[in-house]
Amino acid sequence: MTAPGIARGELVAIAIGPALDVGFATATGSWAGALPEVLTLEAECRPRWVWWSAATAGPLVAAGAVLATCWDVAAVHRLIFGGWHADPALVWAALHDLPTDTIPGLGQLDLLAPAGDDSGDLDEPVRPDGHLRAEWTGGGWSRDSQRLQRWAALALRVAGLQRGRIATPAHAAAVGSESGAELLCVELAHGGLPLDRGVAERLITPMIGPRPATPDEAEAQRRRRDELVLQHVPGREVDLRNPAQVKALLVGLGFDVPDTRSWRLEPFVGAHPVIEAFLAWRKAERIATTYGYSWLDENVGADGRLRGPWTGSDGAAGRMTAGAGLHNMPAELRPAVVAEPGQVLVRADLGQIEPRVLAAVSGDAALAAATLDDDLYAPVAARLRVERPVAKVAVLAAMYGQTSGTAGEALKGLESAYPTAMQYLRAASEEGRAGRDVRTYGGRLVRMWPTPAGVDETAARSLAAARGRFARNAMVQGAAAELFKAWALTVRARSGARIVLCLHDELLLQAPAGEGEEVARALHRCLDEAAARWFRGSPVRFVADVSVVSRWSDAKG
DNA sequence: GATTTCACGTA
DNA sequence: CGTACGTGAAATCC
Repeated sequence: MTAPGIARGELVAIAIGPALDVGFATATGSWAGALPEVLTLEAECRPRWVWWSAATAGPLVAAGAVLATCWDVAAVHRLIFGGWHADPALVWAALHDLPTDTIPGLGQLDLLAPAGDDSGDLDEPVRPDGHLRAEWTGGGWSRDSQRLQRWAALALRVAGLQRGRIATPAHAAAVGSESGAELLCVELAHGGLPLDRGVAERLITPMIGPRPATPDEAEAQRRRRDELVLQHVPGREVDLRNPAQVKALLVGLGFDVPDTRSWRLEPFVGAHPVIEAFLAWRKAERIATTYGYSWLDENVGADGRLRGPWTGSDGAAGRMTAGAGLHNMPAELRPAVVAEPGQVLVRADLGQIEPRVLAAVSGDAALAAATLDDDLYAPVAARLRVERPVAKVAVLAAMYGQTSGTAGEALKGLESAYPTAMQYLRAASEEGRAGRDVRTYGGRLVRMWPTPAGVDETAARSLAAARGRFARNAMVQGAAAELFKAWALTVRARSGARIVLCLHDELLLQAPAGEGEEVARALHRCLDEAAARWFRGSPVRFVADVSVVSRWSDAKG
């Protein structure tokens, strides 16, 4: 069978084997093909690609494919059922209401299992007991062309079952964003972030010294850094890398500190010269160990791109995460993120995203009215009759579940001014406290954890409180992540620029130098479009701050 | 050798 | 008694 007439947006499932042979499946049949056929179909028909996980997209992205839309079975599973694990056996079991503890495994662990894989037809992926066969899920799906087609057809069937679990239009939209985010992650991991290695090294050198040529030289540098601190406490043998020893030293000097965290030591700067020297040492040590020459060597390619692994949704509220320091690079190193020759960087971040999202998902008309202002906290402060900083702290405290601190009076003001939003937060918190799972606006199930049996009442109370804060925060942070993904994917679809970094509420794109301003305008348009699709008819206004620069650090924010 | 603790960077 | 993540060094647990 060759490619039949495929409609735009029609579900077409694919599975790709180790030799990059492709099994295709649609509702009407399956066929064997190769990677170029995927590119052709994309160009001619633009189907919605279905796959078990974004790993399938790897070879396609590497081959230069830019695919418009997809249905990522694993991503949709994480959305509907929560948690992080989303391998085919688990996805299948969840959709068929089968117990997960009877999922067959491969190898020794399964020796004791009854009704093993040997029963029935090995070429049939579904076992008599309803589970997927371990021989298939363990890699047997790619054994030959027939199986690839079968595996693709199974993914298509699973996508259909998942579709049946979609409860609202918002959930349906999230299915698209979550799937697309996984594809974007593959592209981000492949493309990398432009980073000027020379600039990075020139930033690092003054902090930790020149690149050591030998291990001995590295050791000598370490000792020199240590000596800058130890000279203030002559005669003391202290391993600065051992917090317990540092604490003992400080206690011996009369500083009664419970731990050696920087923010705890900061008040004592000036009381003893060793404090300031140690804090400076900590900063340098962080650069040396985590963001030093070895970090550059291991993560920056010969093409000057910093590459790390990306995940489309973390285990909690569903934000995107990245490794290799992409999400926690110290601000001091940001000047090294530079547009390549003939290109510019376009940076955009969502302004006050969490309170705006709260206004939308809670349906609080008064808070929604406040979002019409560029600065949401200004009308909130006016309404509460407090200074702006007080209003801001109060709103953040309400969203994060803070109970200590000085936000008390203003919090009461929020209760009467924005009762619907506050009730939404309280309801989430109560669900969490009770140990009940919560579901975000986009339909992500956020699982709670039980209080272990046998803990005393104090511990149980603090666990419940922690769950309450977690649930309350997840409802806001999770919905914000959903809007952010919708925005990023709209930008990906509408703008010619390439996304090089996603940072929770911030997008960084690289575009040809002459197109920067057009991309900047597109970012604003895409936000309106994404927000309208994310929450149809919501009166809430979202705003983005956009700048066209050549280095990341030149953008304000 | 794997897991936990401490610490700190980002949002 | 704000949340989440990733990372690395040392301590701790097998």
